[in-house]
Amino acid sequence: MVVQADDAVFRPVRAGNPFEETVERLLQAIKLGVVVPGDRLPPERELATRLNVSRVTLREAIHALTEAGYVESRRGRYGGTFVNENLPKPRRTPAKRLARDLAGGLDDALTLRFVLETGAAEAAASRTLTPAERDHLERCLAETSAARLADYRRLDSRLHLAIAEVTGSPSLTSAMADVRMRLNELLDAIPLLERNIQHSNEQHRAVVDAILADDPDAARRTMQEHLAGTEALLRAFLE
Amino acid sequence: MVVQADDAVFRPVRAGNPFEETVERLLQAIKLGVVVPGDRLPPERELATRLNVSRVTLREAIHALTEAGYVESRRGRYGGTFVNENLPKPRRTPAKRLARDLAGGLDDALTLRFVLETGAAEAAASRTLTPAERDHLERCLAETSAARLADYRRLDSRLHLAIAEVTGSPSLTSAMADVRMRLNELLDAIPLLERNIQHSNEQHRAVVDAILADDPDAARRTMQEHLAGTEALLRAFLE
DNA sequence: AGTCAATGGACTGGAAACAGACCAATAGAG
DNA sequence: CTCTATTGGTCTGTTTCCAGTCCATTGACT
Repeated sequence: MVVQADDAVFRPVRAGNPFEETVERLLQAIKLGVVVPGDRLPPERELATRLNVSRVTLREAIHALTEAGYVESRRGRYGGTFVNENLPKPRRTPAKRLARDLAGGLDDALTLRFVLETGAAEAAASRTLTPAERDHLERCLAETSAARLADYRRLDSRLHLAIAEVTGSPSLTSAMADVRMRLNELLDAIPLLERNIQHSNEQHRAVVDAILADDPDAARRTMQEHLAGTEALLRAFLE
Repeated sequence: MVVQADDAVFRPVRAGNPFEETVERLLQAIKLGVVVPGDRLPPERELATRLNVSRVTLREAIHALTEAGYVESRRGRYGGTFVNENLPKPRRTPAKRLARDLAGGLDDALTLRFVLETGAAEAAASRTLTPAERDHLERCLAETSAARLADYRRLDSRLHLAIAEVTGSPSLTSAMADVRMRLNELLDAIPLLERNIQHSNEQHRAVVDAILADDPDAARRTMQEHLAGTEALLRAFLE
């Protein structure tokens, strides 16, 4: 009885070599707004330890990102590796090509995202947040609302990630970060409209309010509506 | 503005070396009931490709599992690597020790599990399943109900995994497999009682019924109740 | 002006993982 | 009974990755 479910468990142990994985992870930090332009990355020695990668490998990854224009390094005390003020613009890959590449992966990613994000909103609202956490949420919300169009995707991701953070479950946060990276690639192929942003901001407000009000049902419902919007937008553009 | 959220994105790129990861993955297949005693694993060449690991590394992993008594290999055509009929009993590690090891990881795992499993149940009920999928669910349910005590954990995991499968999202299935492995280690420290199993089987029936009836709300709700039971049990034993 | 701690940069030897080719056994097909 | 396709078992050279060490630079503090 060897079922077809073994696809999930006999999947690749690792997506690429440590070098590629490291590059991807650093890009994740930048593209999801975990580190913003001007921020300093942790020192190489510390970062290498945290990523469980040798310093050599980490340095190669940083070098690649430097060449790609994402970061810059300065030596000496109080030096470090800094995120560039002007990030490279994501190449607008033709949507149809992307859709073909991701193939059935689109439904996969959308399903997982739905489960994780609605679940995170509900879980966040089910806890009583510390003042620091409440403040953090509000701050991320404000920054997203104030974001210029070019920065919107990054700060939007940052806000959603913040919601995952206040669930207190690091694994949940990681999972959301991963699935969001997969979807952002697609979203970058779609033009961002001013009125979409306004609508999005209103929904963000509603979700955060529900979380701060400790109302799990409302949090889940508002998040669900929010996601439905993006999903419809995505599907419309990819067909 | 380097926030504390970087924990999630600067987490280890890989948990261990390819060898360890491969062992872990094969154990996952066995302990979650994806392959049952008597089953043959895919041929080494194919499995190595799917796991994205060299054949040497895969063979070392298989060798380790052979020594541990999980599998046995036979050469020649129609040979292969087979799951043993009598699997090693999981060592009953003292619960308190485990709880200390997992530390805050318990809440982490429980939160993620809750989100994934309730979400999976809902997502599964939101689709119209193919006859094959419906049959698969029923079969897993029946096998779990009929399971002897020693096999229960494996077949229970298998059923929950089957629910994830019928969402059509491989990533969701993988995520559930991972978090379940983390929790099973804890569950193994808890004695399994006959009446707990009966109750569990009734709940399984309710969840599967809701999914087959295309009733997302009921699916989520019944799954939620089911999980609450195990969670309470776990927490009671670990404190 | 001098000091010094923290940080990036560079080098070396060793271990792990890989790719690929080849060998050995086995059981069904003819 | 023989053949042969399939599968596990073995070996070799190469590449990647790692751990550890030392060097070079910088800027705040004294």
